[in-house]
Amino acid sequence: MKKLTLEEVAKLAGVSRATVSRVINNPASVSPDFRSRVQKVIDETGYRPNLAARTLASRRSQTIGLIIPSVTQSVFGDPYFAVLIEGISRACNLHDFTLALFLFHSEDESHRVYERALSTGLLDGLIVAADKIIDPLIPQLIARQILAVYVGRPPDVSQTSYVDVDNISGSFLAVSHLLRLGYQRIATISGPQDSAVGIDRRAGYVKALKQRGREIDESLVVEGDFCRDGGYTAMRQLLSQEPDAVFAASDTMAFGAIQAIREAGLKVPDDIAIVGFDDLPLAAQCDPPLTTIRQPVRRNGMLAVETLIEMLETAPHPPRHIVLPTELIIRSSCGALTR
Amino acid sequence: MKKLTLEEVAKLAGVSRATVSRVINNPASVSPDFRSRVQKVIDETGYRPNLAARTLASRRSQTIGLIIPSVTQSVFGDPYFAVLIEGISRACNLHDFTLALFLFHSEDESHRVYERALSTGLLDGLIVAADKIIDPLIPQLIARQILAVYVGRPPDVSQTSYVDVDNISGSFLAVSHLLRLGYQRIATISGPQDSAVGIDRRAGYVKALKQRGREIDESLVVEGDFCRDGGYTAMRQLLSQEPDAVFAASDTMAFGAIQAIREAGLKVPDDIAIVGFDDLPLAAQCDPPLTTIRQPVRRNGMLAVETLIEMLETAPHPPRHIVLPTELIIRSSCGALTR
DNA sequence: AATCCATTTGAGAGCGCTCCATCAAATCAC
DNA sequence: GTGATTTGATGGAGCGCTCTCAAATGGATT
Repeated sequence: MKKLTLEEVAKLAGVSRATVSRVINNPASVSPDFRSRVQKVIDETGYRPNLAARTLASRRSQTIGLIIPSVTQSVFGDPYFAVLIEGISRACNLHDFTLALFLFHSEDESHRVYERALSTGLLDGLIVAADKIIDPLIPQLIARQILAVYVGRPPDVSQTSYVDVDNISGSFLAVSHLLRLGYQRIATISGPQDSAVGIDRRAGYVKALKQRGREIDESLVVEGDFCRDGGYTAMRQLLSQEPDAVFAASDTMAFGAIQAIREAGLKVPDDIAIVGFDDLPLAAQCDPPLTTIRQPVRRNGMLAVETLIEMLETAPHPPRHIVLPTELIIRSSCGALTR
Repeated sequence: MKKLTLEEVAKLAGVSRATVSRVINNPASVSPDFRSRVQKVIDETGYRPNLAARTLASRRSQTIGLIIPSVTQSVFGDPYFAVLIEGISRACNLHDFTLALFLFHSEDESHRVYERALSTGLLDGLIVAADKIIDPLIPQLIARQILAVYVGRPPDVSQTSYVDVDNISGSFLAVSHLLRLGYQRIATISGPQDSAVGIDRRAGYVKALKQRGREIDESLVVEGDFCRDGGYTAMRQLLSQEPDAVFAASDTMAFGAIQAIREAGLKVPDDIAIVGFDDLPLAAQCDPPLTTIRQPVRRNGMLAVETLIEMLETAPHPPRHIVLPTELIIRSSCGALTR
């Protein structure tokens, strides 16, 4: 079995190469007679077009890249990314796109990975699961005129398309809820302050407290890394401050925090209430079920893909900005059900 | 800024296209004089070769696909896959390969996804994170002569290359450990019995019991799905049988089981001991720290990639089989430290 | 019967790169 | 100085597909 080309198929069907190409790409433009004749040969031979050749000729690869510019440990330390990837993959399938995944495992690797992700010809566009507020990737994307959609808030909003959730409102919601329940010493385990999400979710915390005329007690604000360990460590640090409630900027950190609280012999929510952020699947399953801010992670991923594809099809493309709302999901960990 | 081609670069440098190509692909074969002249132009213009053209001409894309033929929910319900993907991605980076990720979210989708994954031209080979013991993918891979490496034990060992861990020995190790500790009613939450891993890990359980002359009590054997919920549900079912120890075929199921045990007012390991399988990062962090069988998931992923790449470079290729050992990691959940 | 238009098909020119055969220049032995 | 050998650069022929444009076909219109 040697490689079968369009040429061969055309010969076997007694038509031209162009006709076979049309049958594959736009069957409606070929008369039923020719179409079935060609289709028959395709079916019999099991012919499959060579995607590299097609990409070269059409300048469209039907492939998009997903680049997550963080060291992988933190990527998979938080199931958030798994859900995001799932959404992105799903949308790719729906639109018959292939997904290329670019992760890196150390800063050193990042250069080579970027180089591959930014190389021409193979990728129609890029989804960037942004994170750091300063990112060397961005200028390169712009310089090389690569079509990209951010997931999250990019540093330069004016030049970049993105899909994000309203993180400030979300954490505002969470902290307001805790305030409403009467907690006095509300702490927060924030995300890294060099990331947009980290900054925004802390801003929502501050905003909620200020709105009620509370002062910000800096000793109740600890920076985590969105991972379980970070939440655990941060919580241990917070314990000495005796908070009665904690807003964790991610569910994963909330899980770590709960463990730290338990190990200190305290109970959630009786001694310390917890609210998370993300509403990961685990949030509903864990013990106690986690009160959290739901953000549509999967949907966000899908929207990123769809936005990218639309931009692909309708150049020139002004940057598009999509911001989705969040929602407070009340379960047991905040004490609302027991107080 | 229009597209820059090899042709242009050659013109600018005053050399032929072939020379520029050689500077890029095999600098040593070009005299220093020419080389630096060409390199200068490349640097100044920021020229990047078009990968589609390169792929077409060289018949090598430097891209491999990872296909996980399970519905995604279960893919990301168990962090195992996250770790596997991480290993695969890492090896790809190391060898300057790009990774295309094929997931699907329903059986319906699988056809189109398979079609894309098996299409010619864009992928040099495929890594299949096998799972089901019967898989329509396999005959297609063979029919289309696609280079592939399995992760896990494939149905037909003779024709397929694979990288696996010794699951039978692993669970044998786990259950023998529980026996050694003196547990009498040892249950197992197994994986799905239509998957090789599920079957093998149950076989190890049976083997260990038989070796000690124990009868298999079918009521102590419950099938799970490798996910947390499955472990939880299975454990609830097992509780009525009053086991004093449980071997869960994955850490993730062990976590679910622990929750069920707790909710029943029992303690781990005092009332029921637990051993898991995988040694996920969370196994060490959780409460109580989980005794488990460590399998080198990341390394497995990396090996799969490296095996594939080697096969790529040295056709013809007899199928290669790599089976890695597992290791018992003793922590608190089995009671070994407290008994 | 002649003209026009719509619909299809075919021919051919790329897409941007690799690779091989070829050729020119440089090196060496004698 | 000559011929043999080595080294390095070049030109051109693909790789397998898409796409434009012109030609062919077959009514419909006048």
